[in-house]
Amino acid sequence: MSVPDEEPRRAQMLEAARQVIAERGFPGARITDVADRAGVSPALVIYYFKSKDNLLAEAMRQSEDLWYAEMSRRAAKIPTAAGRLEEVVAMTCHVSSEVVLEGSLELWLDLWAQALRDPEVRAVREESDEHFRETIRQIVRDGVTGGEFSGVDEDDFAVAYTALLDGFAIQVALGDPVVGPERAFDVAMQVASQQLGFAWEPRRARRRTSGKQPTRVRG
Amino acid sequence: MSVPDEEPRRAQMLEAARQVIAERGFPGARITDVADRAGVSPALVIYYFKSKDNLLAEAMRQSEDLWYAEMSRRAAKIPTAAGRLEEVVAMTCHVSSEVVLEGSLELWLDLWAQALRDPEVRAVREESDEHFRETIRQIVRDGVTGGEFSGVDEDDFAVAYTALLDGFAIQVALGDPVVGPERAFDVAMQVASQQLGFAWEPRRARRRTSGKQPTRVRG
DNA sequence: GAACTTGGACTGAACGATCAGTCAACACCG
DNA sequence: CGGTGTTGACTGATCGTTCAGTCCAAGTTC
Repeated sequence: MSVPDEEPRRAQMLEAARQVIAERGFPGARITDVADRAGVSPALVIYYFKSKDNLLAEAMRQSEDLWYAEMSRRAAKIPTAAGRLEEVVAMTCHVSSEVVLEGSLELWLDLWAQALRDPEVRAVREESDEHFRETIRQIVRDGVTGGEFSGVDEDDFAVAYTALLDGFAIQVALGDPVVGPERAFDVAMQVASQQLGFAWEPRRARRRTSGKQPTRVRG
Repeated sequence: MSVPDEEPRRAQMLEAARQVIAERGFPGARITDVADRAGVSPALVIYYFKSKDNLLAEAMRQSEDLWYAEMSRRAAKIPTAAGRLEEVVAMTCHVSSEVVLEGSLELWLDLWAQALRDPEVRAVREESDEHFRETIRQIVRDGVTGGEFSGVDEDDFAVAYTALLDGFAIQVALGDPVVGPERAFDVAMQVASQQLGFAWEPRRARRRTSGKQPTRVRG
């Protein structure tokens, strides 16, 4: 799993690779770029990872792991299930940003496209998506148990809601002029509150970056 | 727009390019592949389209146009708004397949990933997505006017529902072991019927290709 | 209507750039 | 000294693009 302290070189290169992929895309990432960013020679990169494909696949895996670790870390701090769900949505819609997550959404687009042909990447994607679904599922279970949520099949909800968030992630990552981060966040939370039966009001404290004003929450 | 009858060579090459992209992915598509498939020399491909990037971008545009043309064609045959919506969902979840649509979902993944860096592709994607949203919006408007649907903001619904369908398209395109075409279709229709307030029952006539049994999972 | 010209469609071969991966050598360290 | 880490220089393959030139159908001229 490449613990930074035990394998500093590997970790350093994986992080470099993550950044390069986010910038130039999976197919556009060159070992030279990774080497430059890590401050080493291209040959050393091959020395540690046998091939470019291997390096990139591992970088993808690590990036996903990082993302979910950050998600867990944040969720653990929040007492209510609704709050945890909101945090997940915020992360996915890039409303709250953090350096660790830089380029995560963009990486997803490459992850999906690459998963179509590369079996190793495909495995990472499947695992990652199931992880995401399970996270949602658990939050819903907790919410139902604690009396916050009601009237929903947790499994169907998890499937539908991850799809919804993936869809919003696309829009946000691509900087869609109609569906910006704020709009995506609001609509996603609106759907969740309605489906799960909890109260939620958009807080206008957040500054919007793009997207239309959400017109009147439905009656 | 490259009408087949007026510009047979261009159209032939664009179709070849579409197939090659679907097979090898956008970055993996080589002009040699396109030339071979079209039965011409690589040089001729460059002769018609100035560059590879240009060819591929136009192929993407044409593919999207084809998809929406097919969608309109089908929708026009269906009298009820609920039926039209169901048809759109069926197309997106690949429940009903047609030769014309072969590889469309896979192409979307490449479209999104490529849109991150290529401005021309980005424009295609934005236009295409707005087109999709407008289609949904119009169906909802019709449904509300005709008394089929009620209690929904058409704009918010369109934004959310296209995101949902995009998300399902990913799962289906990647052959997710948990979320297959049938499951995606059922859940998507369930969400729609609930949000729009119309009756819908899963018909078990459709044959499933993958994915778990949709009703009653995990006891 | 024969001879000649024009221009578009088309090709094979070659060029040149780009990269992933190799290798022999070297430095450092226990 | 031997092994681990590191490098610069090189190689081999891939591919987009260019180019010189062929082919042929449709004018044009006398």
